[in-house]
Amino acid sequence: METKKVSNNMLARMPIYLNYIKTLPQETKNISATKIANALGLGEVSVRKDLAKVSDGGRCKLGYPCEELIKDIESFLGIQRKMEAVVAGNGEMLQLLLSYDGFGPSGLDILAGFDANLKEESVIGEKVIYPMEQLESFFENKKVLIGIILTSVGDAQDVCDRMVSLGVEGIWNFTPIHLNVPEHVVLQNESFTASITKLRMQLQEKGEEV
Amino acid sequence: METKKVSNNMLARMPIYLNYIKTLPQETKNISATKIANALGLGEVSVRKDLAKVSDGGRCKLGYPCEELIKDIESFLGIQRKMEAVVAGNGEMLQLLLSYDGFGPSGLDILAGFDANLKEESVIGEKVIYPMEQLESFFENKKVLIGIILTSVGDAQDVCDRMVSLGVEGIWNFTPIHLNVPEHVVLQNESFTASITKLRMQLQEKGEEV
DNA sequence: TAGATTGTTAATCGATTAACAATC
DNA sequence: TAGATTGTTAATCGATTAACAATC
Repeated sequence: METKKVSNNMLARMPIYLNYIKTLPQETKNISATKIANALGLGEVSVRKDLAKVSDGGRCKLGYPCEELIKDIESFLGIQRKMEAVVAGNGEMLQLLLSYDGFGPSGLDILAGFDANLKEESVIGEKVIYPMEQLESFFENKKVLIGIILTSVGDAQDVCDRMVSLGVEGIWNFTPIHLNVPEHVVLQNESFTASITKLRMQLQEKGEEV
Repeated sequence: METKKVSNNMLARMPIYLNYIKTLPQETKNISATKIANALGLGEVSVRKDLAKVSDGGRCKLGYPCEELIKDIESFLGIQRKMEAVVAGNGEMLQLLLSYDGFGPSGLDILAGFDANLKEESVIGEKVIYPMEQLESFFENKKVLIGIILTSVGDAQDVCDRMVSLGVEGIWNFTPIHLNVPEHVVLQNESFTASITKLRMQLQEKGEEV
């Protein structure tokens, strides 16, 4: 399957499809875009286009074979190919991504956490959190593809710079500031504030006092 | 300031502006859209339009008075008006939002956490996590506007239903499944998988093996 | 054949970008 | 006046939606 340009919205819909199809009863062999759209309250055409982009298993009258569709979506999401990552953050925040795997397969393989407030190693579940000073030594014998920034606003750029100079190819930024990264590094920003604001605005629209 | 239609991207940019302006040296009294755009690597026109939507303090030749702009953005984001919320989740996941305030003012006032795996109350920082059974009794004497779903995929719809019937007006969903909510309830989905996939795709585009 | 479904092509909608007029 | 900046109006771009042709 070729990599074509896809919208953020489509990316967000994909895992929803995947989870929905997985919850279908075993005896369901095929599923159509129409049925998925109705079940999930989405536009029929959107769903059909999305599926067409990731799978060519669609048959007239039948829809898509569930098994094949699951495989195709998973392959599109690339969750088989692990991406090594480390998280830098403060205290409890760290544990978010250290335990994210519980949600479902994301393809992210979080190797360790780093905490500036920590003086000695600590273990959360199966993951180790190191003091931030050990960031450099940790990278010495490992390839780490992605750095996740969960630090305070003040520490974010510094930690980002260190990770970049240690060779990460991508930065996943959870802080609400702009990070400067070199051209060759991919930056993905996550904005909780934007989500909360969106929620608030929709509440206001329906006349809620917020 | 009237509430106009705004894009998700604009919502995501707002907190970035806010944090940037706050880091300016004290003696900077005015800031222009041009300067912000250059500093943050954004399009000049986008920034100007964004600012025009939230503030009318713009002056030709000068730009915006920093203090006023900060106030206007904060007012747009609504961070003074707290929205009461509870989080339902499993184990460590919960702590994400229980400690989110450290990131910056979000306007979200998280009253408590609820964990299905917990048998008795536990305290994280200043927040209490209760066993999930106590959800109903907790709502008895409190108005809770927003329910945050950080549960496992399997528990999500059930917890969502309970929160809705207890009267929340909005659901902030971190699980990768479609939640059914009544028309009058606002649903905001957060998709980590989509973000990770986007990151992965951009890495692939630049020829990274992922 | 009729009906359900796919996939494609055209139309609509909305957001971003570009061009420009207005102002201090 | 010239220049920096704002704000507005028009053009472009991309995504979603609608309409339709193709297939089993």
